[in-house]
Amino acid sequence: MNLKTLAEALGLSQTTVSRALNGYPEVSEATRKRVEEAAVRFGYRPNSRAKGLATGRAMLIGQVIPTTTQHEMVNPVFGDFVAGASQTLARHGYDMLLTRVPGDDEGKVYREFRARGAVDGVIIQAPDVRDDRIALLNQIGLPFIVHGRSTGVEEPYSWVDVNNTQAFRRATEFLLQLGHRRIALINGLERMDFAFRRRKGYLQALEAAGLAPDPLLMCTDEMTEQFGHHKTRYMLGLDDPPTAFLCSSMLSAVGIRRALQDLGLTMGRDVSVIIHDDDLSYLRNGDDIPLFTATRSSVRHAGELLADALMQLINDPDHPPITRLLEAQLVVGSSTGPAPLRAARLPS
Amino acid sequence: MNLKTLAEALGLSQTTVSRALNGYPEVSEATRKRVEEAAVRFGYRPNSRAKGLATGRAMLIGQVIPTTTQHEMVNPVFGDFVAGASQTLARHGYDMLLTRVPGDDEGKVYREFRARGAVDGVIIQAPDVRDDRIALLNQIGLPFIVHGRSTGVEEPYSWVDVNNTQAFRRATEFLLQLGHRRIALINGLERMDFAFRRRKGYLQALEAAGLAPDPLLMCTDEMTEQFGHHKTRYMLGLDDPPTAFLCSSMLSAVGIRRALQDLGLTMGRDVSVIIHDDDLSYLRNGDDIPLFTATRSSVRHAGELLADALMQLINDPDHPPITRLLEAQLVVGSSTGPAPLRAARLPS
DNA sequence: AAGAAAATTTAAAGCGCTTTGAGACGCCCA
DNA sequence: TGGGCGTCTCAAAGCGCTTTAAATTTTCTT
Repeated sequence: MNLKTLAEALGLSQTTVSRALNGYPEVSEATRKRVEEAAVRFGYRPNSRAKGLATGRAMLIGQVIPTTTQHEMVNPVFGDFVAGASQTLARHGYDMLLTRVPGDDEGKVYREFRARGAVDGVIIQAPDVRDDRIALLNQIGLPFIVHGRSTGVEEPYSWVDVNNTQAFRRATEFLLQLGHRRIALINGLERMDFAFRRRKGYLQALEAAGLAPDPLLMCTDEMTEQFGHHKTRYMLGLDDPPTAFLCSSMLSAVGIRRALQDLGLTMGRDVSVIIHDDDLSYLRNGDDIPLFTATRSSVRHAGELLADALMQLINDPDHPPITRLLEAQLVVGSSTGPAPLRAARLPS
Repeated sequence: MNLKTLAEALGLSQTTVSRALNGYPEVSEATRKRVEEAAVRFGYRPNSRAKGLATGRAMLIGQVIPTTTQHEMVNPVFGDFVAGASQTLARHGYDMLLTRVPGDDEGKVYREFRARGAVDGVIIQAPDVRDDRIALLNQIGLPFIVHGRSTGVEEPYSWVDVNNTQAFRRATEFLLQLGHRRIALINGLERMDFAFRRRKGYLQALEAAGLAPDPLLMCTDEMTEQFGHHKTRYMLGLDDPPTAFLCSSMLSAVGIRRALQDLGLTMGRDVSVIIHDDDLSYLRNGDDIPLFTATRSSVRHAGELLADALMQLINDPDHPPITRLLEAQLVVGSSTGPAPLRAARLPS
């Protein structure tokens, strides 16, 4: 059933039927009602591609699946983020187009998106420090918004980000107030902007307290469970081990917990842990009382806000960049406590 | 830059240029070379919608984001599955269209997909027992393939699934061989087919061993970390507690581990645990030696196979249904051991 | 060298929709 | 009675591509 046959069935012209269905005022209410009814009865829905060709809109938002180049890992926050964003997009009649790039040729995909008119806008995930995708997208003129920011990029662009620096500064200060002096940082890959900023916050707090950072207590890698486990064991074997861990990911913190329990140590008493909690639906940080003390910010909510902003940008091409900085909550759980008099160490 | 201007720039007709770019044999090699070169030079890419309108293909595969109706949870396997599937789709020139349904009106989306011609095929996730989406899709004639199967659906359809029954039967047998008699099943929601089959495998093994299943040792819910934690504490508080746990999800098993460690119990000695391991990239089950004994099957790989099969179905509409049953490996880790003489119990 | 066959190239129709510019109709008022 | 003005409807062009059917050029055969 297409517009033509529907119009014929109604004894009207295609124009009138199209207008009736798209809410134009030039159609009498009686006609509109009649048309809408028939459309429902015949199960008519306008062909996406024909409509898109005529209107110049794809009603799709592009997103490249974020795989970390090295190990082709899929970020665990991806699912929740997409769920949040696409819920909002759906409300505006948009769907999400997902694509996977062989190699790290993401720029090529964006150029193609533009040339093919495949999407009306793009969401950029996991920006690096000085991410060159931003300049590229500004240049090719495809509406976009970044989930996160990119330190060192001066040109204007739209973004939604968590205040990572502040979150990790506050978390570090909190540990310092509890008397911890040797605080480890288990961070994501520091070429990624969020990790860079978290380290910055951590360093700011140490510096304000007059403490020199110890390179031995800072590490950075893919945020897997195993990474947290390995590094915890390693650090607790140091001559001067940490009494607290600041960890960028819930998943790595599960590894920290495993390492501590392997060693018979109690989290919150022998060793304190603070994590960043993206509030993932399948990896909740406790029900009422959080398991981990955490800087919390829902990535799903970020997806919703970001999608809303992108809709604005697309509907008004001259709209100035939209930026939105979300503050993470510092929620206190049972994984933190006063620094022990004597640091726990690996039995050697 | 569109076909018309490119053709004009080359002094050729649109037809010839189109044919040259699409590899038709009626074009001389010299012309083809010239056209291809110009296309690259001008950065020409055919408009997706125009091409789709002319060919009747969308070059998109639809997928509804699987949110568990109750809590709007995003399945953690989703990310890895999508990564696998879209890699294969990309090789065939397809992208993935993601959409979110308000409510549980998934059927409406498929009808719309079809009526709008929005996608060329569809991937069905997380089938229930007697899932009515299958009949619907067969009826509306949209090519589709199911990730999983649906017990009770008699009509033919294409699917890629892990042999869940066999996997859990073998896992249970393995525990029985180790001397365990009280084996708990921490399962996903049993309206879902995979969970239903896993229970079936578990029950088969018990029956073969002449053991009666104990309802107190079987539970089913969203497979969160907390679910595993709660249930483990609960079951170890029973009068006749289990000595082993069979768990449908790595994430819930992390909760089991936490509960055991809370209680000062050692996994693999006091209590044995076997999990199903989807081999998620951020949640690896150990490097060389698996942490958990597991029935392992890569969901990413399943995504690749499934996408390949869907491509076949789309390219040949008369192709009979494709089915592919994957066997899970039973890999032995350090979470299993002989049944203890005396079951560990919660101190009361 | 002429005619047939093969190799290229082309004009134009069509995919299903939106939208422009114009037409038909009814109504009111001078 | 005729013109002016809303209101409603329509024919047709156009979005950018593919593809059919036909035209043109080149190559081969005798």
